[in-house]
Amino acid sequence: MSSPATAPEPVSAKRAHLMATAQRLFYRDGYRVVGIDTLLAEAGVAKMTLYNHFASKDELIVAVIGKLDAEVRAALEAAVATAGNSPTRRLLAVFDWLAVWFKSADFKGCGFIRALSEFPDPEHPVHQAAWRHKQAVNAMLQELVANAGARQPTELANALSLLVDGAILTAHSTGSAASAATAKATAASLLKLATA
Amino acid sequence: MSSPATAPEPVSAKRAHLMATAQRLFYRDGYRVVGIDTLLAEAGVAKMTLYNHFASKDELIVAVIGKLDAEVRAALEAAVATAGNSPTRRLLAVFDWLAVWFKSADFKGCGFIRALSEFPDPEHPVHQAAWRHKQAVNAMLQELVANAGARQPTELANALSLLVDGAILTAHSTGSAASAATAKATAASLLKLATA
DNA sequence: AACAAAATAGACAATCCTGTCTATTTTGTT
DNA sequence: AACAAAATAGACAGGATTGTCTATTTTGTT
Repeated sequence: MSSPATAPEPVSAKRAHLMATAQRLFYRDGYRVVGIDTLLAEAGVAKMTLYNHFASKDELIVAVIGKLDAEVRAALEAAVATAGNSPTRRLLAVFDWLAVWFKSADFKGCGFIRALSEFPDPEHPVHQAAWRHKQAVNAMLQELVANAGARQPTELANALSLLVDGAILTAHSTGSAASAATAKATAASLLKLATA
Repeated sequence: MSSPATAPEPVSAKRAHLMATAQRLFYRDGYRVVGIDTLLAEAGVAKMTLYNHFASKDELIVAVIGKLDAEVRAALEAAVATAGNSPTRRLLAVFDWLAVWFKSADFKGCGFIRALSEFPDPEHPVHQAAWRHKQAVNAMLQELVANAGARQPTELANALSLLVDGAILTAHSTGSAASAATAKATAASLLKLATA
């Protein structure tokens, strides 16, 4: 096997650096408010380099969201993995991970939620890319819930997804990490209820 | 008593029409993406009329969010009022109201969540105005929860707030009203747990 | 060392943005 | 009918926006 079916991607160093800078600025200030000139100046990259790698700013945003998606999922899986073998503890590790994230110095809300808000049109590629991430996280929750032996794993995972999104939103608007604890305690109650 | 301490507000018809149009366009397309020229053309109002009533676009946005806040709270209170006298039913009426909202043709997510996302800086007046609404809704939930005799009303209200925000977010990104039912069922379980 | 690919600077177009200003017309009230 | 307040059209300034183009330089590979 020489190359995978998707994205051979020569992995240009410039392209990677550009995406990393874009990710940082978009997350800090917003996708729409950060112009490409600002972005290019910060990255120290020429404009044509951007447009040789991406057809448009929107395409860059979609790529950045894909990268963020991979990173967030990897971080989540790592957090779950270090939680040991107890299915309950593995599930609740998700909420501990949230708490750590909320307390980080550069926490500025959720890049996917921001994308959904800034591109409210469900047909927009950026909106859809952000939505795919939400679906992936929901699938992870469903697996964790099923492993914990909950009766209606899909329903419970959906409920937990609401708690996760609500907690992120609240942490951002209040500047406090307390919502992680609220969500964790609620999740524990719901899991107990679904396994009792 | 001649006039209240805040906002005598001659209630100019032009001002009201401008705000109503702004509310509609901002909700549909976003606060930043809708320019004042677009807005003025849609409202059929001259630019100087806007700047005679508002110092800046940001101030207009804050005013629109204040109006939306009043409307949403009134709608919520009406929904609760029509639910009768059972404290449980009154609380769960909030989630029924969500379901109706999600199913409405022009549902495009939450204007307050969108404001928090588009103005991520917590010091920004728009961010703060949206946050005040979230606090007000949380206070309403806390009162409903307390009336239902829940043991830790503040904690439960916080958990319900997470469910509400999560449900709105999910309804927007999935285009489905199912999250209202999920949130309602979860809320019912939590309430039962807190009163048993 | 030679050659091709990638990246560069920088100008440029065309458009959109918020906000200001002026001179005129409409509106509402007495 | 008269007069003051409100609203109007429209030009304008000063920037910022995305995206294109060209001519040159750097880079990486054989």
